[in-house]
Amino acid sequence: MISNSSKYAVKAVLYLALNSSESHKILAKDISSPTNIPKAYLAKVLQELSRHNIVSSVKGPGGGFYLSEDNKKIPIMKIIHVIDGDNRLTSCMLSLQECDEENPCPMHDLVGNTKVNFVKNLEQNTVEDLVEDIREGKSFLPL
Amino acid sequence: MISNSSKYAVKAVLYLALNSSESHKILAKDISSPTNIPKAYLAKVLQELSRHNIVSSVKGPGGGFYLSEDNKKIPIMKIIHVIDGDNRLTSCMLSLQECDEENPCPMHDLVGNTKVNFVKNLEQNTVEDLVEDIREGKSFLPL
DNA sequence: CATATAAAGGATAAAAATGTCTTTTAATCT
DNA sequence: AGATTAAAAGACATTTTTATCCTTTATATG
Ligand code: FES
Ligand code: FES
Repeated sequence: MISNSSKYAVKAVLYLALNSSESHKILAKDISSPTNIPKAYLAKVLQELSRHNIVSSVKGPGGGFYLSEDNKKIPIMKIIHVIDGDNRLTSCMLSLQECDEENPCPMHDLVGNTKVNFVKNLEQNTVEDLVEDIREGKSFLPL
Repeated sequence: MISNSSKYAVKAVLYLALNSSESHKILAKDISSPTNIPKAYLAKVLQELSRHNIVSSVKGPGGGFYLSEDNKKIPIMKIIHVIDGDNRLTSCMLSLQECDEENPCPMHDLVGNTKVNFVKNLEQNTVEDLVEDIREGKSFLPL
């Protein structure tokens, strides 16, 4: 569905959204521990996210990672897109060139519009939206 | 979502369902060509499917692979299960131990019931069912 | 300016998935 | 029985994903 790296990315971004601010930056290693993501690997993922302006970072003493207000408005889809590329989620289950209603493969109807809905949800929901759910106790960020 | 190997497996099984019978077996290489699956790799996949009685096979001259009537009644889920194991599809998007409504991770609701529905469809639809769709022109087996 | 801090970047390693090749086993046919 | 056919099995190669380590660059502070 989505790669391990994308899972790491989403978890890290949500952790930052919940626990950091521009005035309270967090070190890579301090995200690694509570989220159970290998430190060095997470650093790479954060690097990539930072390069694409999905998370904010500052080097040096007092530095670290955080989410700007703009960062929090980013749709979850963009995180996955940056890490996994753009056709991992939308591609056909049986590797047809295009996955659409006009030329469905035999498995297309088994997935139904579910895949399309999922992608739509990923595009419409921002980091902020998911954080709100967590704050309201509707969902839980796994450790 | 599902592995490449599973895609190969489903494609090969459907190809067999459409083109083979106990009296007309098909060689691995003759499935490989029309389905664009690497010959040697497909042989391995078929081997595994045969070991789990998902496809039937006979060695020697006049031998090959085919689907028995029983084979055709197998749910698609079983094919994926044999190749990918049982928790690739049902596992949590953020690697929580359990994926359920009681303790949803922040992404759980974005997937919604789509994943559950998909798995249900995979369990309820047999090889035969998908073949019927193809025969009726409702779907197309990709080459 | 010197030093410490922390991310960025590059190089490498380990594991898993994918793909290929060769040998063995079972079945058929002469 | 001997030869041929085709899957089963095992060994090996490549690629991708995941993970670790080391060096460099940027920033802050004394
Ligand atoms: S066409 Fe294959 S999943 Fe849509
Ligand atoms: S709990 Fe994470 S996807 Fe269901």
